[in-house]
Amino acid sequence: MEYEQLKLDNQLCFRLYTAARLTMGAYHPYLDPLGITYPQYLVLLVLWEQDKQPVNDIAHKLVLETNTVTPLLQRMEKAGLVKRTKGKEDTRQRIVSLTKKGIEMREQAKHIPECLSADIIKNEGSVEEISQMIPTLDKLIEGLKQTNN
Amino acid sequence: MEYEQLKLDNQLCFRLYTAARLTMGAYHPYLDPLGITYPQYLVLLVLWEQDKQPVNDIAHKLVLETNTVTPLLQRMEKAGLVKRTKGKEDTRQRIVSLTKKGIEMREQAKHIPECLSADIIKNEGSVEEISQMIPTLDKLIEGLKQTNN
DNA sequence: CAAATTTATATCGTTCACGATGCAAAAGTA
DNA sequence: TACTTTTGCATCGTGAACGATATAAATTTG
Repeated sequence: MEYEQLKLDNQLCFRLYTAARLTMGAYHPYLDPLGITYPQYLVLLVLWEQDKQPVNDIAHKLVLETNTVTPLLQRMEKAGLVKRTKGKEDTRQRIVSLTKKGIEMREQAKHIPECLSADIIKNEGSVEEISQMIPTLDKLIEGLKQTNN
Repeated sequence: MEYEQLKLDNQLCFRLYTAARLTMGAYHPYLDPLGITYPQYLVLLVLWEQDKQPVNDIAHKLVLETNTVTPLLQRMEKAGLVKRTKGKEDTRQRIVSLTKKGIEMREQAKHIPECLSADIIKNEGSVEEISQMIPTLDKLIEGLKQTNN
């Protein structure tokens, strides 16, 4: 079969792409009540670990371009979740910090990871098997960071 | 640590999301010369397997909503890759078929899967390890299809 | 120190992704 | 057959992603 490789079933990327979209979809029931999207949730995760970071650091941790993160942060500022202030030493930088609302949302989001785990277990079964993918995904991601340069 | 679970490193979804984006990025060098995007490439994969399918079938195979696929197909029609004709038995349907250009692109795309494998091997190492994720991803995807209903 | 380069962020245009809604055709029902 | 419901697709609005480009500040270089 000359075109065997072009069959959809043989495509790893298609599976990653689909799994990522569906997983994001599984966050919807928990993020909608908070009024945030999944990428916004990721930004909050970063800021909850360490508040007051420049745009670049956030983008780097999320493996996103700043031209994706900037509008994301602007929407989050509009929603009252973060503040963006000019950097003191380097005035080119925009330091992103959590507002009271952003800080308080951490408490409301506390149980989201376990809720998601429960949802996945319910319909899929094995958390162990899924967890085994993590080191492989990390290697793949590190390799692809090189490829995409 | 009360908020341990909220650390980014513990998030499976973030890895899927990042791996999917970076893998799509790895297709760029091969899809750009053909003038198509990754989702458009997926549509072509589906049509190369079987030509002349209604919008619904394509959307279902790609696990996408029709309101994502319809504009995608409209752009592909504009680019001269597919034709969209009214269904004969069911006139609500739009049957999507490949144009000459769409058919011929299969030949040009023939080596993309092996090129991508090569790229991944180069910077990551083990195709075996990555291939092992496939059955797990399939189970995850099937489970999430249930969850997201 | 002045000029060239790099860096941090922002803006713009295009393409997804998807919830909500609309609409006409088909199918089911009274 | 008339009415209701379902189905297949399209449209609209919003929020990502990201390449290309812009701009100002910092850094490097001559």
